[in-house]
Amino acid sequence: MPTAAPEQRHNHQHCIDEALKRARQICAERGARLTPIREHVLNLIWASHQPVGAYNLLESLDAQSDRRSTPPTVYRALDFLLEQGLVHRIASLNAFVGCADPSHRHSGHFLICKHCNTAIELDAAAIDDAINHVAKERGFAVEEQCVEVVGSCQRCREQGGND
Amino acid sequence: MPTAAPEQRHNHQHCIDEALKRARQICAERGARLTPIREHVLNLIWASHQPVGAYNLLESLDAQSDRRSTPPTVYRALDFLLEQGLVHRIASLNAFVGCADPSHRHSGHFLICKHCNTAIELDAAAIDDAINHVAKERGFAVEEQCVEVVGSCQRCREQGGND
DNA sequence: CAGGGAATTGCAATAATATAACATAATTAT
DNA sequence: ATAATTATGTTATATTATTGCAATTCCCTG
Repeated sequence: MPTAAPEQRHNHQHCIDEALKRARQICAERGARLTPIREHVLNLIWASHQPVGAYNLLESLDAQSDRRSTPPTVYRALDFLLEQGLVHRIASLNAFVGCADPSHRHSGHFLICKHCNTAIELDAAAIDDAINHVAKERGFAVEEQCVEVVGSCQRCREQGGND
Repeated sequence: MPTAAPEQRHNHQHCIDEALKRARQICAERGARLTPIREHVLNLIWASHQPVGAYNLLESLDAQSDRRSTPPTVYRALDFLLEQGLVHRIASLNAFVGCADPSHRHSGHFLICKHCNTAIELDAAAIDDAINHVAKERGFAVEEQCVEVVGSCQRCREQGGND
């Protein structure tokens, strides 16, 4: 997986730059239009590795722009970014986070720390395999997976004592 | 797992009866109060194997009772049932479904058919293991898992042609 | 069985998340 | 250039969930 592990200290500006660069490239390849609004929202989402709610994005957008934005603005941008696989939705949080590897389409698997709220995207074939295997036994054809694991990340446990 | 596979034809009244019986027994053992409202909501949830939204439950409750119910009534009953592990919440659907095996606490893993909306609860150690293994590698302490797999169940695929 | 404390329910209001519908503007293709 | 498509603006509203407080019921203990 190309991204630095977010639970570690890291140069986050690098994450942002890379994410934006990849997004532009992918959209160019696909003939998808990464408009200023969409890019702005993507940028805001990549402000951290913590999933952000739509109305949070809306606030930021409002603060950073002269025009007043409304919910559809944000949700449409999010729809686009989701379609292009540039962000994932975290269903259990009603929030959105940047995709660690948008080069190929996939459902996101996440470890979500309840202390620092960081969402670590996994690229774990083992989980995928286990799910597909069980599904196959049941004759179930998998289309999308939603795997969201809540707990405590290493850093928070080391810092905050046991939990 | 004690329950019949919901994707098969089955005597659903049996599911309901068993679920209610188990719920009463579990609550009795724990000294938890399965009040009429709570039992009614549990009953409504078990009306099918399809996850039901809170406001749907509210409507049914209203229809079947002389008192007029309000959202807190339903949400409080749901909170209780969730705490007791008698129902699961399906985050990706904002809906609730009966727990197939409330005798021990667990996060639910579901296969959700997008045609018939049936949610099949899995008891797949393999998925659990895969998640815990990956989490351990990252030093992540798992507390809750949310695994919701969307696709097509066997019955629907057999009936509705390929999909 | 009376009284105090805790848990449950009733009720009104509102918060938080998301979408619908339709008008206007910008972009792309012909 | 013009038509068709796509994207955005705008208003309103739908859907899901919570807060706060009052009234009631239940349960424990004396």
